[in-house]
Amino acid sequence: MPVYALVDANNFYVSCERVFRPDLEGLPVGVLSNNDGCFVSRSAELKALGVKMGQPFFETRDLVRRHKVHVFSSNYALYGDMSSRVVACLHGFTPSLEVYSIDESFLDLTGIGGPLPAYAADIRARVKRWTGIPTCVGIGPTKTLAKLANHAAKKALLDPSGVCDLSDPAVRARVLPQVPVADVWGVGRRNAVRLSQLGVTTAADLRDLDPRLARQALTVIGERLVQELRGLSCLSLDRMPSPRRSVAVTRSFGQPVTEWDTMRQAVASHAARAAEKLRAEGMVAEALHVFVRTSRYRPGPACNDSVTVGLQPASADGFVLIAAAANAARRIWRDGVPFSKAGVILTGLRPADRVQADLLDTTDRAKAARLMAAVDAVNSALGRNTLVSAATLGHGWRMRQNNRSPSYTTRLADLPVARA
DNA sequence: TCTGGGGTCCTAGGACCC
DNA sequence: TCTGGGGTCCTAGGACCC
Repeated sequence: MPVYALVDANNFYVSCERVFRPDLEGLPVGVLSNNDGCFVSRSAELKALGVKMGQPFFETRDLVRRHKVHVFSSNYALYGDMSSRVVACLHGFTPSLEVYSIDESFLDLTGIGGPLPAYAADIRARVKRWTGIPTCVGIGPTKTLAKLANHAAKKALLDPSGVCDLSDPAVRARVLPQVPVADVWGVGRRNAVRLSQLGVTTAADLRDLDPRLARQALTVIGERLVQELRGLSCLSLDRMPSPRRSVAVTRSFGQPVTEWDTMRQAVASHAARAAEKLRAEGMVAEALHVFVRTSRYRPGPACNDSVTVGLQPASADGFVLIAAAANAARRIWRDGVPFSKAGVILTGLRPADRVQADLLDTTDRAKAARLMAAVDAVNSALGRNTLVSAATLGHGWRMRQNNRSPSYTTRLADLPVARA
């Protein structure tokens, strides 16, 4: 029987900020989404004050002032770098590891000698010592049970050790009835409502549900969930991430955009960034999707339009994608509408070295590729956006970021200074 | 005034082909 | 009068995840 462990950082973004601000330990701290819109990470102290995941920042201004909450804009360069440090540390514990998200990894611990909880405690201790990041560890014979064990460890359902081992069916029998079905990995809000109509409200109920009924209610995912909760492993460890299928760059605007020129700059900028990501992975895209939309919350007529254009030949050329995105956006642009968000999504991705040549294409593709490589080299050496297409210039749409922390680990100028 | 961003998977339905 | 069946591929939409 396999043994999986899920190592998950505790309120990861907040923990990253605290590594460089140890004075914030024990105080309420939150990290906001792009545009300083919503809370996406909360310290235990902030959760205790009643601030919810995804709650809009503006709703909490009073509370933030009253309780002196420390609020950060998100700093993805920092979180990404801290994440790779955690993963590097975890590699010391198993050769078989799946990086599931920026703050979670599944480890295959099958065949580890000795007691698993002690091993998990070692993992927690070393990650904390080497990176400063606190974690919890859940253990189980399936990924779904390891995930659930992690949930139990975080909520201290059995004990406050930060580790929960659900290998033993007797322990599972004590924990599963305590977990609401909506907290099971893969269930979600909508499915929880459907399941409640079948009388299923806890993880234990779902485990005991007839797999055929689970399939009816939740498709094959539901049937798989039941089996995984029973200890029958259906999901294997994914060590090699499959090649990605899409690249998206979407942003809400700092303020509503009503000028075409501003929208054009935003869409060009998103397209350029998407092309960069594509080139960094050695891929090209066959299709480009652009959308523009008004705010979901603002009263008045809503507008939510999109258009997809094919790219022939498939491309990751910044200038090609900027032109395609701007043309596409022009087709759905409407004068006088207060747009709040726009995005560029690239699909039909394939390796750049396997592009179908186009006999009718007279542009010098090799030359264009050399230009892009030069742009990437300059930006890599001197910082992102050192060299950009003029089409992306203009700041009318840029997002708010009023509380951003320094890039302690990825920018020389922001290196923390130690005084002794 | 102020409400995130980037992904994946599954299914249904239509187009198309033989 | 009476008009097949099976397969693949693609897309849009809906659900989920962090």
